[in-house]
Amino acid sequence: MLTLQRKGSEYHHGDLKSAAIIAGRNLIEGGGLPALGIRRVANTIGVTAPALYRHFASLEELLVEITCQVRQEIGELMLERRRLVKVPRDVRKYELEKFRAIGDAYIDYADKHPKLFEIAFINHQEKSTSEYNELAWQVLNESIENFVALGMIPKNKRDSAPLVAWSAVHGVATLVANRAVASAEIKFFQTAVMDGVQDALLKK
Amino acid sequence: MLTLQRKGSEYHHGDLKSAAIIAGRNLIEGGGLPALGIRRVANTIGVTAPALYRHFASLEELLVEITCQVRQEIGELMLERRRLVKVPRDVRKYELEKFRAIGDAYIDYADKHPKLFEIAFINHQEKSTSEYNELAWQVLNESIENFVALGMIPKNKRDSAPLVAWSAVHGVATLVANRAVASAEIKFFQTAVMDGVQDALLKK
DNA sequence: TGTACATCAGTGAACGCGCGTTCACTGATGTAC
DNA sequence: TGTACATCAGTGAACGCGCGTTCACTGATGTAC
Repeated sequence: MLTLQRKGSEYHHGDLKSAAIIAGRNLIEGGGLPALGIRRVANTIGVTAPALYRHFASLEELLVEITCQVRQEIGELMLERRRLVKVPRDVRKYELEKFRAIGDAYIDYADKHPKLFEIAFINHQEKSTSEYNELAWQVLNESIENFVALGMIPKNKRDSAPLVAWSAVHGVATLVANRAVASAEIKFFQTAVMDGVQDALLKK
Repeated sequence: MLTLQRKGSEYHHGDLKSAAIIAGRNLIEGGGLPALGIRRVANTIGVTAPALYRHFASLEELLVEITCQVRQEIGELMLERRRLVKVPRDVRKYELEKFRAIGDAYIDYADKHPKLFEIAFINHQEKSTSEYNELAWQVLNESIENFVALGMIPKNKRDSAPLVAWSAVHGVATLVANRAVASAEIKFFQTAVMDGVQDALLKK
């Protein structure tokens, strides 16, 4: 997890910025966006509120920094899980397993950090579509491209494939994050949807 | 749309409760959940804040009333669209078209009322899974049951079918509501995902 | 039909609170000589 | 190595604000006789 280095000093904190981001994340994990606040973060760290303005221009800026971090983490978790997939003989099977691994990672993140996952997807008046989820979106597209290269996806589905996969997995993830699915059912749900995505995209 | 009847009186409003709910909805549509507030609602209607406490025990109660309304509306829009489907000769085709109609309705609602759609799915410490979206969930399940009755869904997919369909459609809807999809692309996106759901569920 | 009165649905003032942000300040740090 | 001083990163008090909610009240409504 994230750590921060404190210097010995009593007066100077040493790494207030990192500490603030961590505290902010914790507040959000506990009570969602409304729980995030300059004063609350300051109290949590044990520092006065104005001190934070040495490191962030505004509350908004702190929020943006946190959401960027979260988006990055989601992408990185996907990469990590994909790396863990053992290489089987069959190239197609390998590709399939990597695909499932990244989908599962996305959903797992939503399950473990529901509130952070939620705030990662509220728009901050820039960006549209895909780029806004940069890394995760990119990783997904790699998978799709590999399927195409291996001739596993019919031509007429090339364009829609990433959207279909993304929305199905994103759908599960948000439902899981909202706790709309009982935790006992998550695994079954997840498997069912990933199976469904496979059925929808791939040639039989 | 929703209307309210005012009585002639200056002092007594006549239908404050309905007016408050409408005003609350508008505030949310404009600025999301944070824009909802007792004082704001009161100002919008042209009434003092305490007046609202004759009709709602708290802000929370007003919110709950709004979210219930929204969930109901989503379900009703689905029913309405399903009713509009013309009856073709082929029973299976009919069933398919009704299925697409209800999915499209769900997504359309999210597109037209993104903020209301969002707040409909935050949990108010009760309910789990399906029942919490009662009507919409029920309508979806009718479709699936009909597919099963017509032998269009393979046995091994019976249990997972509603979850798969729901999460895919819900995924599109949230992405659309978050404006993560450019409005020009929505139609294509929507069609692609509905095609995907069909591929995933139905026997070829 | 007219009056007395209970009930209902508002008002206006006030409560305490926590918020984001600003300001002039001060203590600590580190660099130049 | 020791001192002078600029720079940096905090403090503490204060700002104005809008919030949800309470309270004692008052104006309007409608019912009983």
